[in-house]
Amino acid sequence: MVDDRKLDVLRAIVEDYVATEEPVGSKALVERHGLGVSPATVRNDMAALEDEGYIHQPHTSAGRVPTDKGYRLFVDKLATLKPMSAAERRAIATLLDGAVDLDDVVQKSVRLLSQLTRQVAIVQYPTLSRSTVRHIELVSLTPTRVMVILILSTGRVEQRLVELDAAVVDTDLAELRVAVNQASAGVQIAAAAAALGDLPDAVRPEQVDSARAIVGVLTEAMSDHRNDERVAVGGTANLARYGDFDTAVRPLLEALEEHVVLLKLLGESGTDALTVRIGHEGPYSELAATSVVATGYGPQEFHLGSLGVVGPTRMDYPGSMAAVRAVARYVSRILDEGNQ
Amino acid sequence: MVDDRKLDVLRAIVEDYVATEEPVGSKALVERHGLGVSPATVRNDMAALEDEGYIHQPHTSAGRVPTDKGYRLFVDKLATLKPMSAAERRAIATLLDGAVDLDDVVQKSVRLLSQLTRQVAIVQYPTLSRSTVRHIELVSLTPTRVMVILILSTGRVEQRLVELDAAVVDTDLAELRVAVNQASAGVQIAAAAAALGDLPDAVRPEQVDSARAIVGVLTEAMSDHRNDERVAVGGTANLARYGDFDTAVRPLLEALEEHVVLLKLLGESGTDALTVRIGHEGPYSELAATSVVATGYGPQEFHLGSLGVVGPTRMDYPGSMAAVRAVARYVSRILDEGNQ
DNA sequence: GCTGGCACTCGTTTGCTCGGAGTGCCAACT
DNA sequence: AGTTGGCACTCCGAGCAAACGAGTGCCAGC
Repeated sequence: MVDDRKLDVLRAIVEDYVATEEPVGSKALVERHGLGVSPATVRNDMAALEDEGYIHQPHTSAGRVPTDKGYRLFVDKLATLKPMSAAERRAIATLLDGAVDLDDVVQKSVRLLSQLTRQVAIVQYPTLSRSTVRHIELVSLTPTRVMVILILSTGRVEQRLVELDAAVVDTDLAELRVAVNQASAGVQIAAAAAALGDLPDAVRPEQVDSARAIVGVLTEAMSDHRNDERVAVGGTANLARYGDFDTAVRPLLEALEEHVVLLKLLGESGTDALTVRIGHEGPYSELAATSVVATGYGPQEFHLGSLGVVGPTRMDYPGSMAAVRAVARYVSRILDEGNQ
Repeated sequence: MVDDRKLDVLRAIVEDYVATEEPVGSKALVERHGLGVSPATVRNDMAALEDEGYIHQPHTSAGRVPTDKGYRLFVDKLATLKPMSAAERRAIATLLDGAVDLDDVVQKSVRLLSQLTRQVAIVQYPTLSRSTVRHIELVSLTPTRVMVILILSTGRVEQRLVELDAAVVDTDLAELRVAVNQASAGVQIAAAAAALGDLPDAVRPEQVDSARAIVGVLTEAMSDHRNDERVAVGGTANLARYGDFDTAVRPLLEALEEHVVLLKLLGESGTDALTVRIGHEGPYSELAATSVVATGYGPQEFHLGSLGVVGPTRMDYPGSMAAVRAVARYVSRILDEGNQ
């Protein structure tokens, strides 16, 4: 039985608790929000809410605190995304429009997100695996040394140095350049790696060795998932505002060091929807006191990576959700533009 | 008047305090270190050390704690660098030898340094300004779109996209490629930027416009000191072991967000010497409770950047100094190798 | 079904005592 | 002159009890 007023009470409890960080009692609730009923009535509702597991009493004579289940209901049913102010929108737009390359976009997004939400922000670098090859460049540094440069559609550039057993002349290198580009330009990276694998069989005999070496590092670079695991973190200083150090801050600090953990937190689910994971719902029991608000980004439903914020379960969900969504949209747009 | 035994006492106080985090009294001192004198004698020495400002008493009936001045004396006169264990040396060597590119070297160094010292580690990316141009590549993506790739001696790769007003044919682009490389390959970046500036005057008239555009982004990329300000930070979780949150952890967390501050902490002095900055000696009064152990790195006295660790003034100086120096040496070696 | 009243609970704050670690000083010893 | 044992003194912090008060649950009345 969850009638409207009880939902109002729950919303009020969440909002007050988020604001004050202290268990909220019936009297304060009625005063701060114009509930139009007496404290006693609210107390009855609170007792019911507690029975149903939405709120919890730290000890007998204390106010109530939302449970994870309570936050969940709040997020699902009660929260309306706080619209970004015009100033905030402008800040996002001007900052991100000024980014010069991929690294810059990621760095600026992290900074932005942490400042908007006053929380720890996490931005995953666009995954290699979903992007396409834009261009491959072969640069001969010395006769036996070739620098291989792989330019991807997301703007990511990978370079590798290859030592060849025999010298290769520039015209041969030019031929190879054309060949590798024909095989892979515009193709998704996994397919490109496969196509390149067959390439050494198709070139002139005297080029086979160098082709093999070059294709080797290329496919290696393409299947190198190191970048899939790269994330940028920012706003750690916001942890300082957390109340409880040992249960909240320390485990989170440790998690932030482990990028694999962070990726799991962001949820590589591949979906672009805005997701909220509250406390124990997450995969790590040490992080039972923290929530994650995350979403995927990428042009038009094309998932390139995820970004989000991590904070205490007691956090401003509407604000965080709005900020995460807004930043994700801008990042998607920017990446799309650079890609035309 | 600083005789030998008083120095011994100071050393013992520093070592004990670093180990226990608690003010150390005369009795415990005599017991733990074989000083060969009675507590009363030590007390006299301690009184003298306190008069001279090397140690300090939190309150009348407490033990002594080293002052910044005391740590300074300890570092200058009393500390001998803890030699790295064979296992540690091996760990450094194998980890860094496995690095595939510049980013990787920096990331791994940070991780290494923070693990070795159990402290917050900071590694500055090699500055652009001191490096030389290894190669410039021009890739035509569409007839009016050229990707400019700048490869530096440190392994750093910068890319920029240029929109041209008029289409440029591949042969012209090849000519330009040769021209820009002739002007700048092997040249220090500042000089290269200057040399490139004169280039548009020297090309064929129909190329002037595209040359100007390309040279424009190149010089911009070369004089872009954004990378001079890039630093990697790791081991933040080690902050969790700090005692006092508000005076020690919070300001440091805030400082870690501000890369400019970090660079100042590392000290861009340009010297490659191992420097230790203790508490108030640093430029920020908020960081009076933290010390910095840093050094420059780069092949043979050629300063490319700095790296170091930040921790509480009460830290293991000998260990940190040894680790910082060892990592700096390895990083220098790696960068030198990649440069041949 | 809402409300005011009331007894009750229990964590927090405050004030207090008391033990002990550590000191400074002094007189005696080497 | 430097070192030592002895001793009175200081003061922090642990431990405990009492007072406080915010908040509750329940009940009778509207």
